[in-house]
Amino acid sequence: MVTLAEVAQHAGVSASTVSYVLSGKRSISATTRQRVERSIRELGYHPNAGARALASSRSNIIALMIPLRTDIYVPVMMEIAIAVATTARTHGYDVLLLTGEEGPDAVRRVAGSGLADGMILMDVELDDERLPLLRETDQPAVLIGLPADTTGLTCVDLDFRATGALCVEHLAERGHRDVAVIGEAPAVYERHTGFAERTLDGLRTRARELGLRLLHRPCEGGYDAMAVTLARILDERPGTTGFVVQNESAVEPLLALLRQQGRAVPEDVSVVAICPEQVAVQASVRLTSVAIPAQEMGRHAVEQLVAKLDGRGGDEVVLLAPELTVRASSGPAPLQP
Amino acid sequence: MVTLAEVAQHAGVSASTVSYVLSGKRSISATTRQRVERSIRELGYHPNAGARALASSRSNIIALMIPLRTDIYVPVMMEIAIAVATTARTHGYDVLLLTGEEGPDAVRRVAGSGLADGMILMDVELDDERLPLLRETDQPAVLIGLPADTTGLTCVDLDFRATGALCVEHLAERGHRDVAVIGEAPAVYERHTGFAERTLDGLRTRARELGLRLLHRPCEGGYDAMAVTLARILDERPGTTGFVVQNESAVEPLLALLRQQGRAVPEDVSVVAICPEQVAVQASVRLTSVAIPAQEMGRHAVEQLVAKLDGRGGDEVVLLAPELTVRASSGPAPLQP
DNA sequence: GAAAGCTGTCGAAGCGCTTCGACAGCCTAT
DNA sequence: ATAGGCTGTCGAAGCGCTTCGACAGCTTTC
Repeated sequence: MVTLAEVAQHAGVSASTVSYVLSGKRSISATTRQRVERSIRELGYHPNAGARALASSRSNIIALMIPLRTDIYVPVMMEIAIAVATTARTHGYDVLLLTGEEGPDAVRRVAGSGLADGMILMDVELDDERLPLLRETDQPAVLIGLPADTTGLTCVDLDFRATGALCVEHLAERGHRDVAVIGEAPAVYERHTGFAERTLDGLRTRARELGLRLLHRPCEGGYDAMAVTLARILDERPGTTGFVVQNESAVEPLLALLRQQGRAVPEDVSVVAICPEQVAVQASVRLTSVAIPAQEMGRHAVEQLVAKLDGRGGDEVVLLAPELTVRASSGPAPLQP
Repeated sequence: MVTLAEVAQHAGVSASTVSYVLSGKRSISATTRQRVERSIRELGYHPNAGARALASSRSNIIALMIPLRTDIYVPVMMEIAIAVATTARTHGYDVLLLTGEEGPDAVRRVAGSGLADGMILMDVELDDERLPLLRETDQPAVLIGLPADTTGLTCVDLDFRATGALCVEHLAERGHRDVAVIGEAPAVYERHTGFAERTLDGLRTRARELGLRLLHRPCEGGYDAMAVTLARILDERPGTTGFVVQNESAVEPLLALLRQQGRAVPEDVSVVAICPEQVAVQASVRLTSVAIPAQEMGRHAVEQLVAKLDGRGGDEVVLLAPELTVRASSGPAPLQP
C-alpha cells in the first residue's frame, strides 16, 4: 500500500505539501504540483479512505436508504438508486446502500459512526418513523417523497397532486364522465405512503371541480387481481370509460382484460398511466402517461444534499412538475350512448 | 460525538479495555464488561467508522458493482442488491453501491483506497475487463455470473446451461418438435454476457440430443419488438409450437400476440419462461418457468465473500441448480397435424 | 512453597491523513 | 532602505481506534 509519506519522499517534498496538492486548499507552485502529481501516478497512489475520514471528519459517502417492500414498483427504485450513485460520483461521493431491514436504527448508526456524511431516504411515509431521528441527530438529509410535516426537511418529489389533477383533466377533455382509478396495492395506502395519497387527493379534487365521477380501487399487481378489480369496477359503474392506473404491474393486465372484453382502447375507453416512460412505451398499447422522473429525482436529491454538505442552500421542498404525454391509449371523446 | 475515551472514563477503565469489550478479542471479566456496556448505552456511543478502518485496516464494507445497462431485467438486479445488502448486515458489513459508469477503474479505486474489504460484481461478461484488475490487485471478490476463465475466482450463478437443457426437455416431453427461443436483447449477446450464452448453449445441446429443431432470436423488450420477432419466427418455422422466453419484458407481449393470433396457450403452443417467480405468477397466463433465484444468489455471494475475508474457504464456483415449475402455459403434447 | 501459568487490565505506539501555525524568501509600497 | 504583505513550503499535532507487550494478582503444579 502506497502512502502519502511515500509519495512525499518520492517527490522530495513534505507530506503536507502532497496533501495540499491533492485538496487544493493552499496554493502550490506549478513545478511542485507537477512533481507531486508525477510521483502519485508513478507510485499508483490512492488516499486511504479511513485515514482521510478520520482526519477530516468527512467520509465522502452518502447513505441511501431504500425500502425493502416489494409492493412498490421496483424499477423506479432501481432507476433512482442508479441515478443517485452516478450523480454522487460526479460530486466525489460514494453511495452506501441501506435497506429498510434495519429500520430507523440505521439512521442512528450512520449518524453516530460517521459512516456517511448525509443520507437520502426513499419511500417516505406521511408520518415516517425515521423523521424524528433525523431531526434529533440533525443529519444532513434529503427525502425522496413528501411526509406530512416537512418543516426543517429537504424533500424532492414529483408533484403527485398535480399529477392526479392532470390525469383527470386529460380524461375530462376527452369527454369521459366516469373515471376509475386503479391504485397501488392496499398495503401502500395502509402505511400512508405520501405519493399514493397525494395522487388520490389531486385526482379527487380536480374530479370534483370538473364534475367527474371518480371510483378509486387499490389493486395488487398481476392479472388475477386486476381481473377481480376490473369486474368490481364495471359492476359498480358500468359506464366507466376512463382509467387512471398508478400500479405499473396492473397496466398490462388491464389492457389485456379490456381487449378480452371487447372494449377497444382508445375507441371505447381511455387509459392514462402514471409510470416510467419505458413502461408506457413498451406496453401493448402505447400509453398516454405521466412519467415518473426517477433519474431526475435521484439527481436532484444528490445535488440538494451535496449543497447542504457544502453549507450552501437550506431546507427546501422541490416538487417536479408532472408532464403528460399523449400516446395511443386515450382518444377523442367516446360516442355518447 | 462520543468517543471511546469518554466511554472509558465514564466506566472507569482504560480505552483498550473498552475496545476489547467491543471486539471480544481478549477476555474481560463479567463485571467490567457490564460496566462498560452500561456506559456505552448511557452515552449513546457509536464507534467511529473512519478511525476503526484506519486502525484495523478493515472497513467492514463490501462494494457491490451493479451494471448501468438497462437491457437486462432490472428487478432481478434490484432483488440481488437488496439480498446482498441485508445479508451483508447480518455479517456486520455495509454495502457500497458502485455503478458501471466508472468502469473498471472503480476496482482500482476501491482496492487502492481501502474503501471496501471486498467486492461483489454483477453482470459479469465472459471476458470481463474488470477481471484482470481483480487478479492484479488481488481484491477479495465474488462474481455473480460466470466469466469464460474462472481460475482463481469465486463465482455464484444459476446453472444456466442446465436451465436451458431443462426447458428443452420439458418441451420435448410435451411433444414439441419445433422450438423458438426468445432471447435477451441483441446487445446482451454482443457483449458476451455469460448467462445468455450459457443458456443458449444448454438449449442447443439438449435440443440436438433430443432431436428438436431450435430457432434462437434475440429480442428487445416490448410489444412492437416482440411482434416483429414473432412474425419472423412463424414465417421461418410455421410449425413452431414451443417457446422459451428469456427476456422478461417480452413475456407479456408474446402472450398477447399469441392470443391475438388465435393460438391458445397451452392448447396450441407451450411457453416456458426463465424469469423471477413473481413475473411467472403475475403473467396473464401463469407461466411454466425456471425461476431466477435472485435472493439466493445475493445471499450466497455475500457468504462466500465473508468467508473469504475471514480467511475461510477459497475459490469456488457455485452453480445453483435450476428448478422448473409447471404452471398453466405448457400443456400435454399438441395434436399432431 | 517456589516456579510456572492464567486472567484481566493498562499504557503506548501507531494507522495515514488533514490542518494549523510558522517561516523563509520575495515583492510591493512608502 | 524598511516595514508590511504575499507565496509556497514545512513540521507537528492530532483525529479515534486497535493491538501489542507488560504486568499485577491469582491459581495451579510438583
